[in-house]
Amino acid sequence: MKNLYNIYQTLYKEYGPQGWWPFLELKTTNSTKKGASEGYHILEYDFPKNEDQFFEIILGCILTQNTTFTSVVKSLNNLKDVNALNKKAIEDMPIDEFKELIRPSGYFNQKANYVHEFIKFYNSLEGKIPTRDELLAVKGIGEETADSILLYAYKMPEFKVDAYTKRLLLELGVIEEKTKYKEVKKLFEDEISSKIEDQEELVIVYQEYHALIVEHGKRFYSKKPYGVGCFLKEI
DNA sequence: AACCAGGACGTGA
DNA sequence: TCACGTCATGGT
Repeated sequence: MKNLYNIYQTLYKEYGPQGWWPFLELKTTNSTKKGASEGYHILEYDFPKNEDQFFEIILGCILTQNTTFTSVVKSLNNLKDVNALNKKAIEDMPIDEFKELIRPSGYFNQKANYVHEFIKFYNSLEGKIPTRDELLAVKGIGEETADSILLYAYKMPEFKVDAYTKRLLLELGVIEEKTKYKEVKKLFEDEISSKIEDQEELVIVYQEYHALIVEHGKRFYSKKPYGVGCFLKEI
């Protein structure tokens, strides 16, 4: 009860493995999870498998800021339709053209610049894995996006906290309204890392846990009053 | 018609 | 540090 690892196990038992990060039109045999895209890869954790998939995650992380992923999928499809779902094509494309393609996911002026900022930063890394602080220094990458990129694109053990996560913990009485992002993140990381020492397994659990919270959040924490019917409150 | 979505930045206190 | 306005499209 109020044990964050317990909550993970309960959600996992209820919803099963989620197969994040979803890719556009990933044709695996087990991408049957219902959702905005069919690109879930249930129980496959060797993603991203190439640089194009890596950048698809990056684009998703930035475009999904304060937006539904179904809107992001429209933008990604627009890019794919003109063979621009990759770093080089975006670099070579006039930014105004890029803005039009990503218009469906909102804030397209800002986000277009954010994507370019990340690409500049990425090129400067020359293959090195960035630190969280280095990512945070890039314009357009805040705490949640940084953790998203590290967890799903770089497969680093960084727990991602989002609006659903805070609403859930607030409803369960674990945190307060004013609890800061880093404190919430630390609650999860301290609890889970104390039970799982293997780093690769830790990444998998962090990836699944966040995805499970989103799945649960969509059902019980998307409209007020939050938490109606949430079975985690019974535990 | 208001409200929210897998947030982040700039500004002024 | 923090509270608040701004960014924008799309679904319910």
